Amino acid sequence: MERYDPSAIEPKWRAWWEERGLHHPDLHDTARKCYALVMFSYPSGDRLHIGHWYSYVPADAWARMRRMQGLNVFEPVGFDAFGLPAENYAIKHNAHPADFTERNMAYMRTQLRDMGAMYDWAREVVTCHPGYYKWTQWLFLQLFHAGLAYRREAPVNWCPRDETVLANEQVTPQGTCERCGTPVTRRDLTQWFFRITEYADRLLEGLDRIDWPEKTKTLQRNWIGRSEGAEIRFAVEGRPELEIEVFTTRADTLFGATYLVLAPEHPLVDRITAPDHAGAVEAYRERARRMTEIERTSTVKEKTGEFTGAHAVHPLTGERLPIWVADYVLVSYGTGAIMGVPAHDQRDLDFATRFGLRVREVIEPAREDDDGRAPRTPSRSAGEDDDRAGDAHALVAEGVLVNSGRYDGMRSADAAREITRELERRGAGRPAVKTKLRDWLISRQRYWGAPIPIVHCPACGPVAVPEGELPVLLPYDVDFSLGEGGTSPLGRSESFRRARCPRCGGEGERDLDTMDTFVDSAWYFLRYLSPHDDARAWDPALVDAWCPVDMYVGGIDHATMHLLYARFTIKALHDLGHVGFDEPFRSLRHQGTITRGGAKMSKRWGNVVAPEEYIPLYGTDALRLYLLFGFTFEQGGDWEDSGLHGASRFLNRVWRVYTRNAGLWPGATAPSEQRPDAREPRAGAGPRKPGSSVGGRGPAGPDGVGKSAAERSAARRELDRARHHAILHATQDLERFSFNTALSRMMELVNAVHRFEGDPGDAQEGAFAADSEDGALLRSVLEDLVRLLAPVAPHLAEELWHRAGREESILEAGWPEHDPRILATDEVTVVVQVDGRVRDQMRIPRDLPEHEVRRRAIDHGRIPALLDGREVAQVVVVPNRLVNVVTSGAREKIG
RNA sequence: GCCGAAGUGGCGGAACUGGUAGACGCGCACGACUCAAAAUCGUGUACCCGAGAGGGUGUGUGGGUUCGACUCCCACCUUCGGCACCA
Repeated sequence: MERYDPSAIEPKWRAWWEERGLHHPDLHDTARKCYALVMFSYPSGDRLHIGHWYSYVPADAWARMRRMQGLNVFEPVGFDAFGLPAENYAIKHNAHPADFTERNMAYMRTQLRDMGAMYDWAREVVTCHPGYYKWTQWLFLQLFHAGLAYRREAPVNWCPRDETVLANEQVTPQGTCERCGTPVTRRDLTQWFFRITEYADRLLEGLDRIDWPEKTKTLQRNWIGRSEGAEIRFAVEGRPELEIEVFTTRADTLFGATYLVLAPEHPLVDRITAPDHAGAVEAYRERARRMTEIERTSTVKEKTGEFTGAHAVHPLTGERLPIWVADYVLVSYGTGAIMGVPAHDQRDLDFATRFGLRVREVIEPAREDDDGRAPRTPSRSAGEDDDRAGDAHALVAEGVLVNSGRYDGMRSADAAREITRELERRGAGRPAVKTKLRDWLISRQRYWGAPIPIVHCPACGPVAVPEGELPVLLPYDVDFSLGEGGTSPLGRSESFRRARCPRCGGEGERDLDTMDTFVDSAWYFLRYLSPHDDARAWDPALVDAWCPVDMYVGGIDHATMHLLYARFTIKALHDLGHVGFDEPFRSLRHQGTITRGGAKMSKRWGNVVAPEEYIPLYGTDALRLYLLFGFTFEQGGDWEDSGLHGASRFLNRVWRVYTRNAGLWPGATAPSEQRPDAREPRAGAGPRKPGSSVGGRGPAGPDGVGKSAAERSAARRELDRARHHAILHATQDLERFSFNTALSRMMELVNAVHRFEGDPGDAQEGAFAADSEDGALLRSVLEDLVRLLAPVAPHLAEELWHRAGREESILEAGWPEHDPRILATDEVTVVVQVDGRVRDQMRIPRDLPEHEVRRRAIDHGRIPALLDGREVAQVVVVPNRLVNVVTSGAREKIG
């Protein structure tokens, strides 16, 4: 029998698909559109390994099933080609990032083609090509004109020796420069931001409307970090013109505030600090300024700070509260100032303990016994907690107020509301909402990115480059190496730097930074639909017809970056009238990680699984099958060569069952013989005559292998049932990305076919005549099987489909449908238990009335004997599944 | 520290809204074919007792709810991931 040889089959069908243009959907046919997207690759130097396949193959399998279900599937591909790794590589190897990137993409394209996915290569997008980044710049300008892009000072990591900006990745965990070991400092540069914070509430709200993993939504919610609370204003003693505004989520603890803290960068620090404290405070601020983010957060344990010498006035009690400066308060969150409530905040307690500040308890734990009404008197005895070892703990939980004047006895939530209301009446506070989310800093002091299309004019300020002058081309010939002073490599190109102001025509300077690559990837899925359009960023009609993306597949590592930025970008574009939808990705799925030897694959560990090593041995289809069957999609797992073996073995089984039954398709010839350009057929693959068996060994009688007519008929019923069972479950499972169980259903079907064929000695070489009842059934079951398998092993499926005499691609063959009538068998097996123990099974008509099931169960088999005269206390009936007879003695027995 | 996910045979992993735990596959054992091996096909395979029929125990640990719990509730242990002074 002809051997299964993937290396002969797979390239042939890929070429055929390409030739027939099967993977280029008509984008104007939008009635049954399906946009299947994967996170595009990053050509940074690492070739695609099996980890990439693990994301792309399942996505493609899903898309293929959708296609066969009759949807018009668009499955594009492209490259996220700008970015730091390419630039670093180029610096290290004295190459150019553009050349390096092109080389990598060329290699990765062949890798991606080997995968046999339905990629529409005609619509490839590459973010580093001027035809693309022109429109990234256009996008920037839309946000700029709408006031959603703005400039302000922000710190960067600065290496004083190399005189250059460092990305976070270039700073070691010790806070030194990765290249020269010099301690990194912070430096403030004026940089561009996108106002993502303005969309915080809408980004939260939108999560409720999309089919994303809960885990991912939670990550985004936490990242946005919305808190409701109050802003409270404190007067500064002796300085009626000054006020310090703090943010708190616990206005109920206001009476417990014993001091205030300003962040070192807070603008009021200079103005309130008493002259005799100015030196110390300034020194403290200087120290904080020099510290990198990493240092500042690595000293988590010990709190530091400095007293300003000034005092604030408590808005309700009029008490004097000392004002401190400390770096445990962040300028970037809230108002950059807090009220210190040591009794009810652990950080404040640590700080107060360190500096000997007062601690005042104002919250008692609520008691359970009174329903809604708080206890009148505090009940905790003094000194109860005095002997606690180690660090003191603050009572952070909500409770009931004490030591809070007329708010005593009130519950936290009510008190917070009442106190805020009172402050508002006095003009000293108001309810407020804060988020952890910061505006999106998009300036990069890097070469390999899209230039920011702005000219800085001494007279007019930052001015947009007119749309007609886009793209602002990234100059090729630039010294982008580190060092040599200055901030951005583009500043070293005189011709790039100099520009006329678009507004006044005067001498200006281009913005020398490039954009964060997340800007490139925030909109690429819009460009896929019209990648060659020079006149506009995208075709609004196409985009509105095809978006949002129906299924997006990629790693969860982008949960709070790419996935958030893309959502923001689309919402902004929606508000500006550029797109008609405001969520980019309707459904989202994350693949797990494939490890090897328990470790994440990386070049450094030398444990990368390279697909091209395995394809010559097992074929692409086996690799696809293993990835889909060997793991749980969202979990991933450890790579095992033996698993690939097993996958290959299954494909061989399918191959053999088909080829030995080739006689079921009279007149069909192997496709290798239909096509003159195909490879030489292997020995033994000659044309078959109708009804003849290839090996001529088995009997080819109308009723198959030596069984009675009744037995054959029962066997047919069983096979048919197995078929419809497999179709139903495999389809459901593929739809919900449960590829491993979908495949197990297909394997069960192959097993059922084997059983149907009977004694392998006889069935070996096609025992069924094409015109027999058995043969007809087997033929149609095998055709359904190969269609189910098509998303997983597309090459093999295509080959077998054509061997069955089909001219069209299996993609056009339609998806098999199950017949519910065949699955709804007239009888069901019901488990019979007595007191929770399985005692018997019985076959009964489906959907028998409950009282009848009950009666039969009690009378059934050994059950009467087991009851042994005991009274039946209860009978539980689970329709079509189980009956449990509970006797009156059961409870006592257990007790 | 906070948030999230997960602990099931020798292994990868199944089990829909509580209803025969271990589907499907890998591995292993035995058998068939073979001079032999590979490949292929068949049978078995959670653990313990038993020749067998059968019985008992089992989904990280300890409790609970239920006729019935991998599934729900409480407490704890372990692993992985995210955030990390966010007031």
